Amino acid sequence: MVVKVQQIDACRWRIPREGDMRTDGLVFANRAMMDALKKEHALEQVRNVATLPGIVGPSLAMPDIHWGYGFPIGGVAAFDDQQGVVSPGGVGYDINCGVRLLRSDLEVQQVRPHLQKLADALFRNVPSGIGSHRRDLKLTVAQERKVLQQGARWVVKQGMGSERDLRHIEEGGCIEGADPDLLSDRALERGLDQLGTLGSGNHFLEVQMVEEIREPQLAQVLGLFPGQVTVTIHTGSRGLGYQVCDDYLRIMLRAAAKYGIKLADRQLCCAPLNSPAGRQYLAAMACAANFAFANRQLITAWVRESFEQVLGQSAEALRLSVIYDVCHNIAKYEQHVVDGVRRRLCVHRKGATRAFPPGHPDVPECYRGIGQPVLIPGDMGRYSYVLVGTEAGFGETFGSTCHGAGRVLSRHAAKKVARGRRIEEELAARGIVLRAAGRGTVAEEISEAYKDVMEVVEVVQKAGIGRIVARLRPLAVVKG
DNA sequence: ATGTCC
Repeated sequence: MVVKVQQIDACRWRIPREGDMRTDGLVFANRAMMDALKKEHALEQVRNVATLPGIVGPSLAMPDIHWGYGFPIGGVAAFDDQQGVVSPGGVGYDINCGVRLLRSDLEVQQVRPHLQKLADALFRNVPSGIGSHRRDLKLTVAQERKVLQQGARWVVKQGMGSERDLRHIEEGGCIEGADPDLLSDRALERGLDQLGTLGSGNHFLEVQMVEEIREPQLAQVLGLFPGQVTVTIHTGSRGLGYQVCDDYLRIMLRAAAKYGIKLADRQLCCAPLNSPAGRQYLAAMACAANFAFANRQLITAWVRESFEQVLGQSAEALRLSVIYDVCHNIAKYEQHVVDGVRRRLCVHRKGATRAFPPGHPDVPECYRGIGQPVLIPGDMGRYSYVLVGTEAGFGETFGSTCHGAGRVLSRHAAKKVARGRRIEEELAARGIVLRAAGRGTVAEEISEAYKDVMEVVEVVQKAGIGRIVARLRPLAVVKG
């Protein structure tokens, strides 16, 4: 089915309300992106989301939008806390898939001679690949329940990381209201030995250098300088989060029928926010989100140890500290002003990043003057970006921006393009060291499989919903 | 994204 789209300006497109839609769709994209989008089904998904009960404001799509389960990846949708719904498809299978950025005092020339060894250490210390698990850290169920309730704080209590780390994580590294009793035995079982593992797909661990600073004053507040070595951790809630999503999709199909919610697509299955099923999903989702926060905190500990092993200096001496940690897949209650009225909304961000403005109380105090750091990974061969949130974005997108480059080739198509090529050698020729658990994943993750993230963040900046601070270039990449 | 089909 063809979706009607009206251009608003150079980077905004409206999908006007029609049929069962309760609101407009609003897509952020340049013309080339929109031309490509018209050939796939992601815009239909933006329209479908607009049919859900209690949606407030438009059904939003960021410039990295692509087709997802029910809701598009790159989608943002806010729902009224009384009339609205919550949908597992609006969060995604990898609950609290997210990105953490670490800084250091190291300059690139200090690290380059040790890059091979550093990549080896990171690859050895952080299990990667599908089904990756830790033999050295098998939790008891009692410990796991604490992880699910406390998130990153549990890891800090075990002596790995600091209070300062926790202050530099979205929500302080813990979503309130997590109830482990709402998880299936299977979800709990899958999490027992996966804490501190990277996983597969687009997840990665990367040593990078600051390649370009666009906003020196903002960069200084973030602790970034040109030529500096940084580390990005991109992973989520692993098999546990997948299982939570899968379990609740079944529950939500029944709930949607029970509450008479008409679904444009079964994958949009959902329940009223104030129903038992809705509340239970949010409490189970919080468990998975906290598992992901703990996962990134534990991986941070192993990154610090890896640097210590290879460079012979303590992580404290290297000032290897957390700049910020963002969620890319989550639904959260937030206060927003809509048409002049302050409302409590459940904002679904699926493949989208919260980007709160300067002055917002949920932005850590040290960044309150510049806005929330927004971490946007690109692909493993090019670069990633650091942005901050804006006041205009808070008003227009519920304080949200893109989350990454967005795929242009399916995994299958990417493998076909990569066939016969030596991707590791191609990256080496560009000064990038690669360590990967599986060749298949590397083929799926080639640069050509993704949009140029520079174009994506330029749309965000032009639209005024985010402000570009710095670009990071990969030096060593660990993949699943 | 995912012990890529309990």
